[in-house]
This record gives sequence, C-alpha cells and structure tokens, in this order.
Amino acid sequence: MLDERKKKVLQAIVEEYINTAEPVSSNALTQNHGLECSSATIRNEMSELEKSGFLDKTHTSSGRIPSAKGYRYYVDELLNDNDISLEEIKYISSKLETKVNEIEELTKIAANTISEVTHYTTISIGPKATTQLIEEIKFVLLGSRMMMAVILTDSGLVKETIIKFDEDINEKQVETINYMFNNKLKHQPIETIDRPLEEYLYDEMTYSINVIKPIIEQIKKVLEEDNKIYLEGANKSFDLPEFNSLEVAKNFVNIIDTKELIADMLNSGFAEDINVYIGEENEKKELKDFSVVTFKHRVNGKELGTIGIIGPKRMDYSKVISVMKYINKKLNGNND
Amino acid sequence: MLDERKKKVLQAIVEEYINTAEPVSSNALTQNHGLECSSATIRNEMSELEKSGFLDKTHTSSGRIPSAKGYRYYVDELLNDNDISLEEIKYISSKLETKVNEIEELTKIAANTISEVTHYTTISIGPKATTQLIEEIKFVLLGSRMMMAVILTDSGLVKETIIKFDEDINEKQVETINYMFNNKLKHQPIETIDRPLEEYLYDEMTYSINVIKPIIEQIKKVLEEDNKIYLEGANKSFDLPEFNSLEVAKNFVNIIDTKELIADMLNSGFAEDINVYIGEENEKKELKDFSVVTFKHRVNGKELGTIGIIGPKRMDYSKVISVMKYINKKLNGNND
DNA sequence: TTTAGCACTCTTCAAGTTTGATTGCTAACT
DNA sequence: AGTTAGCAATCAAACTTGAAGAGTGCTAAA
Repeated sequence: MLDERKKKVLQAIVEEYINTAEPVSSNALTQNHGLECSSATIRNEMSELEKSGFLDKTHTSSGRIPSAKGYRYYVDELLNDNDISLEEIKYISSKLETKVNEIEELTKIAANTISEVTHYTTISIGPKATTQLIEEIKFVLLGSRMMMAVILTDSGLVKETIIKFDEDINEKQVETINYMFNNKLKHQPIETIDRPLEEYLYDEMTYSINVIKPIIEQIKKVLEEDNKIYLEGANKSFDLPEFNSLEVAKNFVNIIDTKELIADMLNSGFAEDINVYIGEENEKKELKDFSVVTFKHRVNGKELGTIGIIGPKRMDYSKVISVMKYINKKLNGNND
Repeated sequence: MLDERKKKVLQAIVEEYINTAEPVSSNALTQNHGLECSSATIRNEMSELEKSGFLDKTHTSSGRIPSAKGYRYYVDELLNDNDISLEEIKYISSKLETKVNEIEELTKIAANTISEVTHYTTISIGPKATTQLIEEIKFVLLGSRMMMAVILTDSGLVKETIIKFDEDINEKQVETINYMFNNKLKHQPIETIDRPLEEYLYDEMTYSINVIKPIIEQIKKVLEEDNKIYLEGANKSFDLPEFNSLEVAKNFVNIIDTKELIADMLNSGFAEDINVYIGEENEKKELKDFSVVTFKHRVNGKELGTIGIIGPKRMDYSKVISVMKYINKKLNGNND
C-alpha cells in the first residue's frame, strides 16, 4: 500500500510528533531519521500522505501531525514492540515478584508498575466472578445476626460478603448451611446460585426463608457486581502538553471519575492479546481525544483482571505496547 | 471587635464573592444586602476592613476579596449553619436510610450524599481498626494452604484478610487456632496481637512457627493499615472558575492522587464537631489554595470513618457546614 | 525524479491603545 | 460626626497593530 519511503516518512512523523508534541516540518525530518533526500522531496511525500489520509495539518502553513488513520497504520505496521530497556525489565521483574495473598493484588501491582514505567495513567479492574467456577464456599457466624460468606473460585479468586439477618442464627445452623451449599455448589458455575437453588434449599432445610433468601441474594449480588477500579498516576497525565487545554483536562477528570465508563471500557476488550483504541475508535465518545490500550491478565485461560492505559492520542505506542507485552507474558507465567 | 455595620459589610462581601467568584465592588454591595448607605460609605468601611486585615485587593483599582482572616471570621462568627432546604433534608434522609451490611458502606454513602448536595469533591476513609476492641475473630480454611481471618470489632467493623502458608493446614488445626485466638483476644484491644501473643500461642499449640507467624503478621498488617480512601465528585470541582487556572487544577489532581496526603489530612482533624481548614491553615502546604472541611462519624464515641470536603477557599461554608452538621447528627443516631 | 528557490500563508509575540470598572480623596451636606 | 456626591487616578482586560519566523506549495531547472 505505501512504498518504503512513505512508510519511513510516516513513521518518522509519528515518532517525532510523539516526542515533541509539535507539528512536524519537512525540514525536521531531514535530520536524524535516515531519510536521504531533501526537504522538498519530503514535502512532496507528506503532501501525498496527507491526500491518502495518513496525515493532517493544523493550518495551511503548519507542519504535519498524524491523523487517526496514520496512528492506526503506525500501530499495526510500523511500531517497535520491543522498545524496553534492560533496566525496565529488571524493574518490572522485581515489582512482579512481590508476594501477594490475593490475586487482585497482583493486577493492582502490575497496573502500578506499568504506570511507573510508561508515565501514563493506568486503570485496572478485577475479573467478574461470573466467568469462574465455585471451588468452595464457607460461612462464618459473626455475632448472632450477622454472617460472612467467603467464596473461593477455581482460579483462586476470593470474594467475601457480609449478610445480616432479622432473626438469630446459631452455629449449628451455620454448619448445615455450610454443608448444604457446598454440596450443591462445589465446582459449579456461579449461575447455579439462583431461584431453583433457593427453592431446593428451602425445601431441604428446616430454616425459614428469612435465612435462605438473604444469603442467596447477597452472594449473587457480590459475585455479579463489578470489581473495584484502581487508578494509578492520574497526575502523570497532567504533565503532558495536551493537558494544557482545560477542555482536555476536564474531560479526563470526568472520565476517571466515572467508574461505569471505565468498567465498560476495560470489560469490552477482546480477551486475546493487547487492544489498542485510538481516539474515535473508542466506543465511548467521551474518549474520542484519548487513546486506550488494554489487556486481560489470564491464568490457564481464566481472566483475572484487566489493565488499561489511558493517555493522549499522541501516546508512545511503542513503549506502551512493549511494556504491556512484557508484563502480560510475565503475568501469564512465562518467565523466560 | 467589629461594629455591626462592618460585620454586615464583611458578611456581604464574603457571600457575594462565594457566589460570583469576582472581587466585590462597593457599588455591588449597595444592592440586595440590606446596607442602607451609599457606595462611598461602604468604600470607607471596606478600607478600614482592609486595614484590619479582613479583606484583600487583587490590584489597586479592583474590588475586595476576603482574606484568610476574613474567611475565618466569617466561619467563626457570621455564617448561617442552618442553610439547608427541606428538599435537601428529605434527599439526605432517604439516602442515609439505605440498608447497609458493612459500616464502611455507610461512610461512603454519606460522603456521596454530601458531594451531591454541596457539589464539592468529598473524600472519605474508614476508621483505623486500632482504636477498637476485638469482638470476635474467626478463621476459615480455604483450600489446604490458604486461610481467611475475619475480625469483628466492638463497633461492628469487619476486617478480613487472606493468609497463605508454606505447609498444609487441616480443619482440626483451624479449630484449635479459632479457639486459642478467641480465648486470648476476645474484648481485647488490637495491640494485644503482638510478639508476646505469638510466643504464647507457639508455646501452647503444637504447630510450627510457620503457621502462627504468618497469621499474626497478616492480621497485624491488615488491622494497622489505612483504610481505603473513597473519592466522590472530583469532576464537580472542575466546573468551578478557580479550576480555570491550570496550576490549581494540577495541584488538585496531585492532591487527590496522593492517598497518603488525603489519609493524613482526614486523620488529623479533631474528633469533636466539624473542622474547617482555610487555605494556609491546612497542615499540608499542598493544600494552601484549598479549604478542607472534615468531620468524624462516630457511634457511641467510637470513630467509624472520616469524611472531608475539599474545595476552593471560596467555598460555600454555610451550605457545607449546614449539610455536614445535619448528616453528622443523622449518622450519630439523632433522628429528630 | 529530485531539488533549489521563492512567494505566500499563518502563528506567535511584543508593544501600543482603548475601554471600563473601581478606588481614594476632597469638599459639601445633614 | 458621619455621610455622600463628584471626580481624578489607577489598573486589568480586551483589542489592534506590526514584525519576525516557520513552514508550505509551486515552478523551473538539474
């Protein structure tokens, strides 16, 4: 589609613009980009790249900036996905070796690491429990009218929730509940917890519906609800020149303040590999001035959390994708 | 200290400035503020108020704005702490009636309500468990090398944590652990969980230090760590004219991004009543351009969470304090 | 096909100008 | 005494102007 020199010019413009945040002039490209021709020739190439929609101008006599199509082509064809230094590798490795007791903690640490290495804002979210199997479910009495349910899933996710009752419960009842629930739910998908189970338990057990019902309801609720969203390095974005525009800054704060938007955004990516959404490619129109890069952290094919970077369209895609690839590999257990 | 008319003038200036965010001119005060005199007289009063340090000017021919001292005087002597409408009362009441299973949830809901009613950004944090007594402590085995500890405190706070072991644990052991820990810890302060307890348990029980040690360590850790910080309505602040200054906006994002700063800020307030910190009165110099209003949510004298509002110095103190007072009363169980 | 050269366009910056808001002062008024 | 009208002085904000500079697009020659 594009001849070699056009590719080189496009790549040079994208990378120059990522570095400087200024429209790139034909002159700027004659230095340090391995292009053996004059600025006039580059001007001709740029003109054609603009005609095919890879470049834009901010005004008639300005340099060029990449268009959405230009960024997309760069991300698909031109970027260097191994743009990661030995120091960065060492730093990432050491961070990921932190011993964690909860899997969600690991996603958080990974997100924090990405934010530190790339200097962009990251957001992360735990897995929806609904994709998993119940490994074990335990009930603990706290006081006489309060109980905690702890659910362990097959990939090691632990969810707990408090249930309150309108009547007293005793240890004996808790034992029966423990036995009955585990009997029916061990190794079953989350959807098993529903109306039929409730009826079955109500029939089997001698306790009133006032005991069974709140348990089922609360467990369903906690398993279905979206996980907590973690935000790292929001302030880092504010050092970028894009954020000198009040409108951009305000949009950004609106985005990170809207948990549902973030959750949707993170949940919508494909499970495989790394997803890049450039500007208007984002489903949410609020994100049209930003780029988002996400990946899902998996173990044995089970999703264990999603991590996303949000930054300006002029994002350092090479660095971001290189770091994400490396972390993704590490998290998925590949340690070479 | 100030005669009646000076008070009126100061109050009018503070309130006008809170409304308009513009320096207040002598002319503006002749309308709608019940001051029966000419602009010239007001100019004389303003001049004297400025000499005594209650007012500032942005430049020689500008109107006046309140100084820190002016705001402080207003907050201490002039504000209306019942500036709350029937609708707001109804709205707040309905929100606070939400049934919650965890006490921390209530703090969160209250913070969210305050943000919605006042249109300022709120931050909230749960109580440090260390101020409380252990009511009950329960251990649940999850798999063979993982355990969950659930701690219930005397004011109903529930804390849970996962503990991992390097060796297998069985149900029998968990039972003993449950018995021993409860025996030693019921109704004791959190500090009881420490080295002497560890040694005692190690002597009493036949299990290896590999079991006792991680339990004590992890429980200590989770009980001592700061609670999660919740932020509500960060975007609301960005609608204020103060945030048209990039520097202010950036400082604000830095503040809300620094969890330790927020935690310190919320923990430092006095337990009693409502704390108001205006600009430089804040301990942290990062907050010098902002005002912070906090209160601690208590039940039976036990602290159950702190809620703070952060906004510009030009904050609507009357509204904020009225709403806080009302919510504080409601949370503390006073329902009239 | 590439390049040098040059006219043209447009932004940015600084300096100058106008406008309008507001004060402080003075002198008259109650 | 305290209050007020009137007016010069002050200053920010908004607009105007002009020069400098960066960059392109086009043309004609290599």
